[in-house]
Amino acid sequence: MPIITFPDGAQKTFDSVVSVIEVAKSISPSLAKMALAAEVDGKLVDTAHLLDVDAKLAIVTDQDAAGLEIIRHSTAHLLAQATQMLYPNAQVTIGPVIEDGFYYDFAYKNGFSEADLGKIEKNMYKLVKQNLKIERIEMERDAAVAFFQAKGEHYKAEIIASIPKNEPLSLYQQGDFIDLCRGPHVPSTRHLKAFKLMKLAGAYWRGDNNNEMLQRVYGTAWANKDDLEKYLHRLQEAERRDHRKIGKKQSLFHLQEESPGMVFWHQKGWVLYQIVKQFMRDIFIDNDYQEVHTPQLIDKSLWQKSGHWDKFSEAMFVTGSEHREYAIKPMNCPAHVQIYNQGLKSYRDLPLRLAEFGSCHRNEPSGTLHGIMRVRNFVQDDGHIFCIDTQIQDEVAAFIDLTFKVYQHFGFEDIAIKFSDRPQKRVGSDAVWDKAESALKKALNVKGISWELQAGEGAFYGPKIEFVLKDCLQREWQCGTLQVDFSMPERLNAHYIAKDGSKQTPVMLHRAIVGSIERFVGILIEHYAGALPTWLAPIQAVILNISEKQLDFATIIEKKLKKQGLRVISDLRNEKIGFKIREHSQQHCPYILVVGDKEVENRQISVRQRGGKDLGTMPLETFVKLVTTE
RNA sequence: GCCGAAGUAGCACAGUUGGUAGUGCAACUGAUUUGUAAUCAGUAGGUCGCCAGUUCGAGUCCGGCCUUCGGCACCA
Repeated sequence: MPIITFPDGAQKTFDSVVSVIEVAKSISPSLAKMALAAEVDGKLVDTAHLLDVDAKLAIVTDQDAAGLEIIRHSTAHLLAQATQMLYPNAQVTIGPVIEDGFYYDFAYKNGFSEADLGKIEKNMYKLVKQNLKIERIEMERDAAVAFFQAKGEHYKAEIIASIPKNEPLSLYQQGDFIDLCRGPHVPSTRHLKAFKLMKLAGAYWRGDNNNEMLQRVYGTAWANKDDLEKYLHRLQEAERRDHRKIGKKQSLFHLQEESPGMVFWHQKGWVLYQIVKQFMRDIFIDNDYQEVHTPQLIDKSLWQKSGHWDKFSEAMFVTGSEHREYAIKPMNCPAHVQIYNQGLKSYRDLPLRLAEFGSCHRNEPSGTLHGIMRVRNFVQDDGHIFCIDTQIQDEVAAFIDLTFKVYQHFGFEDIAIKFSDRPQKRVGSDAVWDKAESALKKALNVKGISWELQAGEGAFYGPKIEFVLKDCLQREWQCGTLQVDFSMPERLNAHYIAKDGSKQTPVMLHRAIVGSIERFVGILIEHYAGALPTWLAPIQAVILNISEKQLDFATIIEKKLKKQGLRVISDLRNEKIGFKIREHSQQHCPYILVVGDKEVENRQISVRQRGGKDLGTMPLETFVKLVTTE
């Protein structure tokens, strides 16, 4: 006699064992029709699940987040079924739900092509029309292994074999297709109404690049066609913001074959770059950093001492001269230790903060390059703080505050913090790592900041805190970083004389706020879709004349505004005013200044703000004030 | 690096079964002297990513390489 309690507190008593779908029917036929699954005492189950004891029950429909997830998961199964019907030699592996959709990895020797995606998708919709029942089957582990082995599904068998023996296993069947799955799934294929296969990619079996490569099919799935359309539209919006497109359109930079992963900055892009750099330079000055500059080419032996050669020699560009081997620096820290080491330091000198906009080269694998976001040559707002271990917490706290301040200034609010602890490939003793990790965690906890743990993701010399921004494509970009390093100062013989006269090794904090300026500029471009705020805009205002008669006046105000420090150009071409306004609007110029006969007569300018807002005519001084106080 | 796709004029793209490469915008020249998102006309512009090959003939077909794009792995 199970008593079922619903989310609103209402209760219903049933005479005997009852299934979820029967409970739903007892409430209303339409609810039964919509039911995808149910949450029973906090656990998700199928609609066929039987209830034999008292339980709290909530029917899950496509209106719930859990419902959407089930739809995506079931769509992944549908993809696998449709694929195996067309390509019986393709073996199934895994098909999880991801943000906005799902994927399924197949082991398929012949490989798929984009054309296959269309065929598979068609077949999926065909199976939806057949409204196949999706049923759960329970099986013992060893029986399941044998079952999949017999079907020639070796990957699946391997997955199941790695599951503990006593755990009950569930399989799901729809038509002839059977897959291992925890579930739950939608009751039948008719519930899968809006999906699209998006792209084809390679992916390593079990995420390990020593394993063979599988064929991954990505798809998106939604509760209805409307949501699917909205999602596709969102993707288009993201594409519109692509920094590579905007960079070309606004002539900010370009890349070319002869320098893969290295940026050719055009005048306008370089202005933006320099604004970011100068802003960070001022931040250094205001926060007691000393800006220094160190060589780009440093003898291999130093990289051997620092430990970089062992770990990253393959990713370093090297060059030789007179029988000596040099590496182009991939980072600035060993060089900063060399500056620190000039002259004996006292505890009174600490913390000593060194900063550098040093040009670094890393030979990143070709497949990783991505516009100006992931490059082989970049400059960071790089800094190293040499301090005593008792000073770590204060330094970390001050850095966190500073970082948030900087991000806010650039217009970023959505920031996540991640904490990465010791990786497998590392230098330094466990005792030293214990010390470093706890110092970082303590600083975070004292500030009351929540963070996500990334186990084993630390740098080889120390644990790190990462500051992660989300861009318009919902991709995460790690910008800021702070790393505690007890190892490198020791390896490179850095010392200070302590209060008691003893010789000690300082701790080194590696830190950056915007990180790679190249990447940060890319993020800014996408964040603002090319319409940069006035303080960042390479061109802040453009002067347009109506006709030749105002040439002289236009030239005079251009000079005057430039003298006031504004970044101004004039467009005096013999074109209609509408045409010129259109062009500069498309370039997202913050202000368009129009001068015609009236303006010449009054010695004023007519100001049009980005977005088409007419601010009327005003004297130059008023405009300068407007822009500088914006 | 691995899997898949792509590379044609400054940019965005078309190019059929292999038969001497096109369109739009931009550029240039001329006319027009214009009042808030496209004035008109004309001209010029290409070793079809690179290298080899098949063919009487290759943008198109085969092979290799480079770069880019989407992922995977990587990211000091």
